Amino acid sequence: MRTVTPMPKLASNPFKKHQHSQCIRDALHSAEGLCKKNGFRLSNVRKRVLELIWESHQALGAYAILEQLGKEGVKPAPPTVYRALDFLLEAGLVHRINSLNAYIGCNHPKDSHHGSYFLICQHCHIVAEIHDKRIDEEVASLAERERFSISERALEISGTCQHCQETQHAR
Amino acid sequence: MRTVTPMPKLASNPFKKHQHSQCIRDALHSAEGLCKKNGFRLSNVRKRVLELIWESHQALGAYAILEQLGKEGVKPAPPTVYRALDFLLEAGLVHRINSLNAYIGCNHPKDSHHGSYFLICQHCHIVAEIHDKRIDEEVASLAERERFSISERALEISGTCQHCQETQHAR
DNA sequence: ATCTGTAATGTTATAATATAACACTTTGCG
DNA sequence: CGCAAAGTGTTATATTATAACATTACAGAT
Ligand SMILES: [Zn+2]
Ligand SMILES: [Zn+2]
Ligand SMILES: [Zn+2]
Ligand SMILES: [Zn+2]
Repeated sequence: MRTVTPMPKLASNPFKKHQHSQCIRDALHSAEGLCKKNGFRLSNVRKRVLELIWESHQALGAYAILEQLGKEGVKPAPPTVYRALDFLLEAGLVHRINSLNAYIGCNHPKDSHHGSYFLICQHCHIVAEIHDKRIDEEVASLAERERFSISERALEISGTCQHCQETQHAR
Repeated sequence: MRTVTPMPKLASNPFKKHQHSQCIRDALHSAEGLCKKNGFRLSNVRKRVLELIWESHQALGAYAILEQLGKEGVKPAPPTVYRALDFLLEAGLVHRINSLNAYIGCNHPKDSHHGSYFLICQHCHIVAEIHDKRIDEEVASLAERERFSISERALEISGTCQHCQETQHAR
């Protein structure tokens, strides 16, 4: 197919200019691989929802997805989208950004995350998924001190990205 | 005036048995102090909402608050509660738990938080606000590496508290 | 190729959470 | 008191999400 990339998945920084069509291709390709491997069924709806989410690095709401699907044919009812989202969340292909009620594509769907953390620019609305072992460790140690057994964690950091700082969109 | 009080506010661990009426008293008292100091108006509605939120260490939804207010007199419309919540959030007297769409009292409303982090027990639904300088630092350093200017942060850790682990409510 | 059970999707209705817009009331202050 | 600002009431509606049940598509067995 395509040239074999040297680094299997070093996600590009979504705040910086980059060849985004490559993000989309990678995401779709790795989603297909993961589904095949685990016996998940990546149906048309599910795949299309994933594609829509990956069209940008901005988090996309369920009803925005619905809207888009509507423009491409018959507009489905909300459960269709929410079911696709549930599947994608379960499969680890997307993340929900709780502070936005919206969804973004996971940038490393193969790894089982310990923790993934999000930088959310309030100006351009781009969301970057970050992995940070040291935060993982501090969180684990915090939980251990409190004898708390972790099942999920979500760190959402809102602010202004470098690009928006430079272009004075920041106030 | 320094270090006259032994420890002005060492919040008790909400997962452990404790004299909760003391939590409520402390919270209300310190809310009044803070409002007086900053010229905020702690009206009846606002105060009552804060009390309701402090009735337990479980996060309370806006409509649950509404329900409670209804039992105590005339049931107000949603905006009344949301406005009170907005005020309390602004004043730093409560926090919103995004993963639950619900609200809990802040356990140290005087300090300006750098970060506060939440342990959320999925069994007893108690939420504990935690402060951790080392996580603060890691988050700050992460943001610096990415040249990201932080305005808000929310870390929500879900799982099982010690008490619920011991009493086999955990599965 | 047909059958068959499960998974996926369609459909309708409704729940749960949150806000907009405008009217009215209270409060602090000159 | 009289005024302006802040707070609250009221009505309507927006936004996000799920329940319940009918129908269809799909993979594996015969
Ligand atoms: Zn990209
Ligand atoms: Zn930005
Ligand atoms: Zn308590
Ligand atoms: Zn518990």
